[in-house]
Amino acid sequence: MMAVSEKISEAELVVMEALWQRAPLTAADVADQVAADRGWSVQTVKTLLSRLMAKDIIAADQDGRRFLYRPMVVREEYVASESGRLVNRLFGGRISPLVAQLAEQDQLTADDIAELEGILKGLRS
Amino acid sequence: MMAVSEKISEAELVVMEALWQRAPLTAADVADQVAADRGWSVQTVKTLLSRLMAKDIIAADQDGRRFLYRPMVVREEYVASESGRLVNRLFGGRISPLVAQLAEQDQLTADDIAELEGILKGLRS
DNA sequence: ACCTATTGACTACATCTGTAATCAATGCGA
DNA sequence: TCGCATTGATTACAGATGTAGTCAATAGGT
Repeated sequence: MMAVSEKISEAELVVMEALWQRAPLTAADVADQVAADRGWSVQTVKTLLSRLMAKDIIAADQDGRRFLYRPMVVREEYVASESGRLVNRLFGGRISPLVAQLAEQDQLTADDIAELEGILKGLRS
Repeated sequence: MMAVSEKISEAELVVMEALWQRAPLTAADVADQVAADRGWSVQTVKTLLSRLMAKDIIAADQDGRRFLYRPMVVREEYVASESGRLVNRLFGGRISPLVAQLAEQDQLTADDIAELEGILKGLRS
């Protein structure tokens, strides 16, 4: 149940998003996936994959001469831990100020508000 | 109105929190403030202050032989930008999944829920 | 049976970050 | 007045990060 222990850097996260979206992928596949986003060479992608392997955040299965890479942590787990970290760092662990904050930035659409109310209604039950 | 342009590192943020809490402060004051949190030497704090100066995130006014440091960005501004970044990076810019996420982690107390409902009520008006 | 393109492994290197040490000037206490 | 403590400035240095280049093996096309 070991959570996301090692830090995932910004660049590494781009690779993770590709793998979370579809896996397993070869290094070349990942490079293609992220080509639009960043203009990385396949070498760069391979370095990032190596580092993610070293951190046990992804794993690889040999497929002939290549490797097929796949995530070892599920996205939800990572997202949960990052969200928690932010809320702790900046809001003293309270989430309502975060929402208030985003509301002030006009980051909340009417749909969001409706959805949030639904979520809250469920929680209050 | 220039927002927080340069990145604030983890260690730098500790210094910023001290300055946001009370300012202006001398380097020694900041060191005292953060001493409990981290065990940094005053030298370390000075390095962090220098780097924050270089990034124009804080400013200093000479006071005799020392400097009095003060934030150039308000905390709310920084918090807003960081929150926005997280929501964009991890939730495609939508905040309700974040709340749902934190709700699942049991990070929401009854008070939080009540407070959120209040916020939402205000928004829906 | 070769040449070439692909692939993983290793190396490179500048910048950022964390965590200071050292140095030179200077103001304050004795 | 003189030495010491304080302070800013400069330098240090290891690890993380961004972004590759190089190399050696090898599989696939001709």
